[in-house]
Amino acid sequence: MGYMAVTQTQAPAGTAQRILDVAEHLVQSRGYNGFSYADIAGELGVTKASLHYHFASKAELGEALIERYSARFTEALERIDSTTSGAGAKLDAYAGLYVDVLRGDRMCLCGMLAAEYQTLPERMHGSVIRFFDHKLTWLASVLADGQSDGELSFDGSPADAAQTVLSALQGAMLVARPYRDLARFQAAAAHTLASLV
Amino acid sequence: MGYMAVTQTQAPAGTAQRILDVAEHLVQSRGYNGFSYADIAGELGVTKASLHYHFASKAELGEALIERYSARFTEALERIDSTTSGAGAKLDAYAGLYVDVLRGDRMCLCGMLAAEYQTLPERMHGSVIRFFDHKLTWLASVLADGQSDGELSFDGSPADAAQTVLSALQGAMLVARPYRDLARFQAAAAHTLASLV
DNA sequence: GTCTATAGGCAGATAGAC
DNA sequence: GTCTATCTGCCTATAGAC
Repeated sequence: MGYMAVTQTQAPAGTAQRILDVAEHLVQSRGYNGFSYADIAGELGVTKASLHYHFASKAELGEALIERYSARFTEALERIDSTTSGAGAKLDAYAGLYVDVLRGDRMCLCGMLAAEYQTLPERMHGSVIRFFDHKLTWLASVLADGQSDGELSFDGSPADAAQTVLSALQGAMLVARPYRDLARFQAAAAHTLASLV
Repeated sequence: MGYMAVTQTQAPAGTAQRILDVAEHLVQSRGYNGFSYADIAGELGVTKASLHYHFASKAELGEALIERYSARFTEALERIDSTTSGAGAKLDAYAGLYVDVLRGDRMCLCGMLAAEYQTLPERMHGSVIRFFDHKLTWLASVLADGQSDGELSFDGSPADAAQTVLSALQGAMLVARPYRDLARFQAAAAHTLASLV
């Protein structure tokens, strides 16, 4: 269950979408520097040249990847806002998004790209930053609401607390993955969120 | 200042050590899949063939890198144990280790390798896991001491809290680096450690 | 221990037929 | 849109002279 829209598409996708699907999975599991057009072509049963028709360069593909992922993530946050009430419940749902990601042996797309940041094509930099900015804005807003209505209590600004939550969840995914241990992620996530109550 | 032994060597190093120095910096900033023997050779003013004399394969170099980094990290933890008293102070000193790393625009070596884990040569896997295990053991011990003498107070086991701290710090480095913003790391680190008091 | 030279493979990318 | 064919460049790694 959960909020699968962050990890999957739903419709009978066109070629460009199927390329993005495979590439997204590859980046999340192997990193941007850890896959090639040949990997995608092999998986899809087409040639590398065909991929270049849809995405002229790997950098262009990388940008499209972040754009689509961010849009899907935005939808997931809107769904949380419209179906969940209470700051604690929203934060739990947010962490649940990453549980789904980790279950597929993946890292958050932008968490992975953050690790490789210094080697990424420059045109991808802004998109990665914007992804994090958006998540931080949403978290800070949830945290501020929770603080003002007394449900949450924490030191420092909501922005600082948002940075703490985002970091903790990204780090929990990073460390849990080599161990292939979802429980590690859940323990760290629960512990972090509990510290805000 | 801080505990520079985690980020630098001190002696007039031999060739193998100088190779490791350059390679370590490259992995921490660009990742294992983001550098080549040519990068090291260029930096050192030697040929790629010469590097293969010291480290026959890139996988062997990778293993040696983790081994040396782990040993240096172990020394840093022993120095903390012998010069610092109190769980809170030890945790602060531990976070300080990573401040030094981040200052050089680097990620923790094994944090970076954790991101790339699925693409690493298999012989490097065990070394990465052992690195994290060792850090988790040390943290759990510090946390247990702090809990039993009343300095710290947290829910769950010391092992779970250790997982939370390790994850939070690795994630804080991961996210702070694209922003090139040390303050982000420090805010998240301070917030996480404060939640244990 | 370091060099020159090179092997063999894979990367991202393009031209042009269909 | 997808193909075949190919280019250029970089990668890890090795052989063998010095």
